[in-house]
Amino acid sequence: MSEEGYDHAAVERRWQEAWAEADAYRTPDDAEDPTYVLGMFPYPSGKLHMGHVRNYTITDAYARYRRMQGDDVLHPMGWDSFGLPAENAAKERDSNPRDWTMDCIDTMRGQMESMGFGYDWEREITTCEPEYYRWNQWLFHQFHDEGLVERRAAEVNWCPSCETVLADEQVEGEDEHCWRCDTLVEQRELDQWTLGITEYADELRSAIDDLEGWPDSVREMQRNWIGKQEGSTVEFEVGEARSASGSGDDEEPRTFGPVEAFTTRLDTIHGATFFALAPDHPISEELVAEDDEIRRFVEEVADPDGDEPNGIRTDLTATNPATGEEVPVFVADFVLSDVGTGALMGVPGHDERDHAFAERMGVDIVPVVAPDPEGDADPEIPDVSEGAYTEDGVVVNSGEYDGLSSAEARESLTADIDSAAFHTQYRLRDWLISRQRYWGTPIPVIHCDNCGPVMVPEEDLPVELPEFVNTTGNPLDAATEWKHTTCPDCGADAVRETDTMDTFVDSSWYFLRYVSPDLDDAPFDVERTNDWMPVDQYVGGLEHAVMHLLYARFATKAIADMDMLEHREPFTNLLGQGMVQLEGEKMSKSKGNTVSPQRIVDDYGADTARLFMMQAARPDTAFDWSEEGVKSTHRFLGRLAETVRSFAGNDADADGDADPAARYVRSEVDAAVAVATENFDDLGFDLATREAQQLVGTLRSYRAYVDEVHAPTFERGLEVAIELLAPVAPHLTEELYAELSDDDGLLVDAEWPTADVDLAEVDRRRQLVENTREDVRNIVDVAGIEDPERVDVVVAPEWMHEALETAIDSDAPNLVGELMQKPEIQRHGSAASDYAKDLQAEREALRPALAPEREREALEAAAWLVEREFGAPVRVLSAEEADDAVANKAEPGRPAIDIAE
RNA sequence: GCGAGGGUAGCCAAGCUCGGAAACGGCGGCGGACUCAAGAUCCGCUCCUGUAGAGGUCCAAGGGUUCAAAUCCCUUCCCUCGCACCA
Repeated sequence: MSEEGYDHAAVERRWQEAWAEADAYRTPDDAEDPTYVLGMFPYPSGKLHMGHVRNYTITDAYARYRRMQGDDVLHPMGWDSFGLPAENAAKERDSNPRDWTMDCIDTMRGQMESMGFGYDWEREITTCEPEYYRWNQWLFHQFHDEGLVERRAAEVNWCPSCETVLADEQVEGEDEHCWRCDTLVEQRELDQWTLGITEYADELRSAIDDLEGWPDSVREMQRNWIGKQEGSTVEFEVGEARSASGSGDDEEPRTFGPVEAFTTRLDTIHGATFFALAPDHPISEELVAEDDEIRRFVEEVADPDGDEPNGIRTDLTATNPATGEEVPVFVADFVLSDVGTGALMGVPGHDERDHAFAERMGVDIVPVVAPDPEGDADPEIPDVSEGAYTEDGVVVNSGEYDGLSSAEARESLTADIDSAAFHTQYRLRDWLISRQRYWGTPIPVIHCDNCGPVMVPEEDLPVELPEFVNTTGNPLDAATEWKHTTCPDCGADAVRETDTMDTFVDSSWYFLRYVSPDLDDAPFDVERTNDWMPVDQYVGGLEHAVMHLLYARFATKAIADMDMLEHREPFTNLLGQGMVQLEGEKMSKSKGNTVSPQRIVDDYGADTARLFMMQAARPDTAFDWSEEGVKSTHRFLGRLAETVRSFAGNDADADGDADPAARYVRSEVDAAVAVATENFDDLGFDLATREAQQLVGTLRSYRAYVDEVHAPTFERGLEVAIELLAPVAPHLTEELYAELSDDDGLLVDAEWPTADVDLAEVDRRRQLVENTREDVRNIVDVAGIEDPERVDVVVAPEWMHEALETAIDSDAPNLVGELMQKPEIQRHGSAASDYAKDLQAEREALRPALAPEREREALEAAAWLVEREFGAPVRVLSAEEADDAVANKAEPGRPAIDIAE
């Protein structure tokens, strides 16, 4: 530890205790619409990692900032504590998921406390406890009553490693692997429970437009996932060809009746020259049973994942309802039973894939849409022999529809064809929530031979998990005593549902539970929740861009429709925090490139870790962990401590003058407040903290320059620096606040500083000072001045400021003329007309300068910086006080400089 | 293929919403002050040239709009993410 350091361990422990003692983060139940700041609650995996630290530092800093701004703040934390890893860990250790989970929670809660995260722990929720998950069951009940719960036999995604099914959202990549363990997912046919998220597909999609506080990427991903498509359904009569009674017997040709297809391009129906069925379409299955060739195709050739569109021609034909023609029917592997209706009309002229298929199968390719012609020319029928024309255009070869635009044709055809109807289709599937695992919320259903599946009555909830049994398969199946029960309806022997709920059910509404975590007759207090929701600022990783965030939106809407909530969206502003990387790579255990937060806290303290992370980059971008950067941040905190302590110790009775240098410090203090506040408001912690750090640098430079600081100025500067850093580095600032301030209160409760300055003015002032200093350096350097004896800085005369102002406001065509009409300008003769010409030349680029007296003040206040640097006295002069030869070079915003050697 | 977001000096990274000064900050490098010395701290420099504050070239590449472009528009290339035989 260097001399400038401080005992972070002692400081941090002291204030963590003080905050706990003072209940500093408690949000009372009677708070009125507190600012709700929330980080996605963690899965208790054992230890906090850097991603957690970044996530929760962001919410904590923002919550602290809002609190200092005078808001009531709700900033809770909990545990997303059901899930497979606990089960696996329990098996490995021959323990049980509950004990393992609770241990992890204790560890992580301790680590969060040591990071100084200010949570209202009285609102802590733990989803694996019956007090929480009973409300999952209760909500399942309500969803059921609303008709949003279904049990259906479904082809489902099965992860052989996790031994459970997965929702579509949990299957990733082209190879379809499990989101959790990367194992390739298989298909199985199982009876499963689903929630009716598709009923909300339209609203979930359209409401995205209004989520202006969300990142575009997430909004777009959700739109993609929901996958809305507008088109028409249309029926084709399918049967054995009328003309195909080759054997000469008199049997009537077999018919399969109308088969529905979905298309977005009904305008191309006159070009539909084939019809295709999915291999598992009911008709295909019938054909498989009776035709070996088709069976061989379906079982051996069909490859839905391959690049080639494969198919086999059947003896059937389909009647194109627009043309009345019979077109061949294929079973084809690119037709998917879960897309559209599992059957499609093939239009090779206008669809790439249909085109490729038609070429392979020797089907006719007929163009029926032509590009929009220029002007009144006739449409030119495109050549589709080599490739499809896939754009909209004008309809041709389509009888009475010729000449219509694609859009008009879709309208007319949908109206005219009896079996056609407009239809909107979504890619979104119902949410499959059954999991064949132990460590989750038991689905509150009893299966009775007489009554079928029966809901467990509300008064019998919760259905609690039985003791864990270490077994291969589903432990709930092995819990025979728990499993066997009686039917709530008829009293007969019955068995419990042994599936548990997807853990995303837990997290789809947990933000509501924080409002009233202990309520035992409802999941949440309706009235208070209406006041407190929605979450004002939600922060988390974007791996949940679709899953959690979509489920939460759905749950919110569904609950709103049960008249329990007046809000239809849960999260007003969403921030997706960026990754913490090491040398450009994502930290991960498997790569072994992790940095342990615990070690950083031990070595440097929580404040250093927090400040380093916040200052390194904007919160939504990835950044590289750098030990050098951490050290530099740690040294900064040491300097801050030293600066405050030496002032509180000795300098407090300093009686330095309120001289121009002190004035400079004061204006920098105000500037820091204005800039940092603006940045905190929109989560720009990087810029806000840099501003505060820069202020500390200014204070130190000032202290080093003057013999004695102007105590009131310096004290205010220190106080402001401490306050601006308080949200990010709460412990040390709290300690220093106590040492500096007479206030007995805590810094967490202190008021955010204010400053009456205009940001544009701040910019102008800083620019002026910086440019002037640079100019002096330039001159000294370029002119090779060894040892300057005196530096004169001459400000422009008042009339020039006037001229500039006039020029900026003026829209007169002849600016020189207008300026020279003003006597107070004109009387400066050729100097005036020269300047007027300059202004004219640059008139579009003119920008306002500080007012003349403000300019002079700013330069006088900053003169010490130049004196310090060059060891020469600096005079700030008015134009009148200076030599004309020098003064003539001055312009507003750019003083003349004269250096004597 | 479709969609979204990006490409800024040696590296990381602001700025782009609202066009107006080679473009914040950090790291690294160089010089200086302090010091016996090192560390820490402080002051500068860090695209090229420079004779008093200048000139040149610059924000992936190329074009355009504008008095003025890192910022707005178009095209191309590259990166990241999401979706994808989607009917």
